[in-house]
Amino acid sequence: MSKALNGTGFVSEELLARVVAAANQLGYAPHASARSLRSGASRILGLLVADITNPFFLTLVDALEKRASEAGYSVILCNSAEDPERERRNLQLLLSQRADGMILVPTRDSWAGRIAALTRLPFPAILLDRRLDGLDFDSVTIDNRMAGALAAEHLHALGHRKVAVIMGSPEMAIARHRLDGFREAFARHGVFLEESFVEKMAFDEAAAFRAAQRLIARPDRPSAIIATNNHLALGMLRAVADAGLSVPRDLSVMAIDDLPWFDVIRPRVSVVVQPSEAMANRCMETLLERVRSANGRVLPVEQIVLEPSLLVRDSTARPISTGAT
Amino acid sequence: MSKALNGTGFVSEELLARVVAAANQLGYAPHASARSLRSGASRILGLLVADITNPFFLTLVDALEKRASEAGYSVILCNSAEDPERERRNLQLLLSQRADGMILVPTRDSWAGRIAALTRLPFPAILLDRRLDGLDFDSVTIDNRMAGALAAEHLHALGHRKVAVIMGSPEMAIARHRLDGFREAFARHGVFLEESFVEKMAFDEAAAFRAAQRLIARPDRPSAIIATNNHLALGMLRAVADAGLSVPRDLSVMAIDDLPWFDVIRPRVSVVVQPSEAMANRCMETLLERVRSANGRVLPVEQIVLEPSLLVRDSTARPISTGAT
DNA sequence: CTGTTAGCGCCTTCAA
DNA sequence: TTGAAGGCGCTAACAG
Repeated sequence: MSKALNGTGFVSEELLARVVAAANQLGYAPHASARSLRSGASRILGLLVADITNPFFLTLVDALEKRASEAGYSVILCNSAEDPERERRNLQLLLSQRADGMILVPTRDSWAGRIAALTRLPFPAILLDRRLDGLDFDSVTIDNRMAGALAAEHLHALGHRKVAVIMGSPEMAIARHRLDGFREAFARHGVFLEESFVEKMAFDEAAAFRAAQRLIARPDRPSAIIATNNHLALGMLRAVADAGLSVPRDLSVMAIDDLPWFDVIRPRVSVVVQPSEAMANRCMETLLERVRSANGRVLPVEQIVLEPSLLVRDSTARPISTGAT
Repeated sequence: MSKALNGTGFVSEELLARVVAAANQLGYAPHASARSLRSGASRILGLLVADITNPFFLTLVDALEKRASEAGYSVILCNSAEDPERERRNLQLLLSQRADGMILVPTRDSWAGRIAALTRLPFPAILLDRRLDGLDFDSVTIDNRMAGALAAEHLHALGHRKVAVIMGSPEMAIARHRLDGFREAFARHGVFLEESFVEKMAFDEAAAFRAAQRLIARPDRPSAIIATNNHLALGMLRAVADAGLSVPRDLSVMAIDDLPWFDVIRPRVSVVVQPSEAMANRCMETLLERVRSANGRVLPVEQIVLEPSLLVRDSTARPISTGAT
């Protein structure tokens, strides 16, 4: 009897005991599908992540899953592996499962009609880490300009004037903002970035590797290189190691995004850290608020922006000769 | 009309077209719960992982999720974070969701009645990576003795005779088997492991760090150290780096389990690799076989054991002086 | 306080 | 070839 198990309605001690005993005896577990069909709520949250093998996203997923289960929701984890087609299918799946809400880290390449499909969602959704143009959803992101600026201020303070950036396409808002912040911070000190030091087409580790090799081989080698995300940092570090350069004596390096092994290797890598735990918490908090007040989107859209921070370790130091400009 | 959408039964062109059009128009998505209630199959697979932040498990999860979605199943990912209580709750969840099958990487500490609960499962389940005593389930594991032996053969061939092992408790089958394999391989060459060189109580990175420090500080320092999993490798590497030792000149190190950054750092770390992709594939294959032939457990139990392999990089070399014994 | 009932959306069966 | 009906397990509403 549902009243007994769910604690709704009034049931005598004795009956309750009998029901519970029988339930245990039979190994009874409530049928979630039937419940969902009847009640209209699935108590399932969708987690649609662009790439779960990215350690940064994994940290988010881990924290998100924890929070969700604490709140009594289960999570269907969908990994798009940066493939738009998989993302589309995964969205369809969550639609079918009648998820109560969704957290979306969108893929970089989008499919036709994505915005349209997202605006018509029958459940609340929130964007995490990456915002989408033309979609005024709740979102939790970091201040990417500030991330760039933090790195720039640190390098400038050390005396670096010839600095290089390894990044993906400036078409991507995140990369662009990080570069802008970096550039602007230097500019505020009267230092202007040499454009040929900005490697803009590093879309993956291999490309970052080649970009770093090019930078290292230049006669006017920069005194510091920054990689704008953890994938690119991997390629950069490999190139630096291959070249036999001594860090930070010959070259300072740093990255945006921390990685668990950045303080295991020597020299330990200086980074700009994203507050992943806080991002996950705020994100889940906000989503659950929407889910619980399921009376449509009466609440105003929230665009939560958190602040990254600088973590100085050993891979950055004063350049040997603070040459011209 | 279900016949039209599902392609069952016979429907005229024209009606079909009308139905499809209407479905698109309305943004119709079949209600998975209703379908599941009616058909008894949820097309959901449970993935109950001991610790998703372990990169090795993450690789498995990634491959499993891919395979499942290719086969038309969605995955509910449950992370136990090595907490037995969370594992118990997650199992309950999958029971409620009426999963069609489950892949289980069990936590190390188990809860009372776990074996009993697992034997009564109403759906097929398969163990991955870790087997459970007293449970004759299908399983996919690696030959852990062989993993130890591969490392031992490599170190012995290089001339190492005084080697140390950093491992968790020998109560855990995996750690014990790896040690056994390691010990036996050396023994076959007439070399017997010094027992005080076997650090057996390293349960986490911090403990491995201290264990490595102890080994390094000994006057009769070993010429090689092996860590039996990736967590422990982290602690070991940190201790070695802190001590300012030059690897592999002063000390050879290696690990069981590869990590994506083991070939980024210098020296690159020699390892024994587990065939994670193959493990995931065989695992999903076997489970789906069971799920599809849902006529109970008529198929014989399969215990699939895959072979690890040796990946020699730069962290192991001949010891400087091949001293006595 | 306790037992009964209707109906959630789907699919299978049967009738037209 | 098409329409109608029943029932999967649950919960909310209502009757005893």
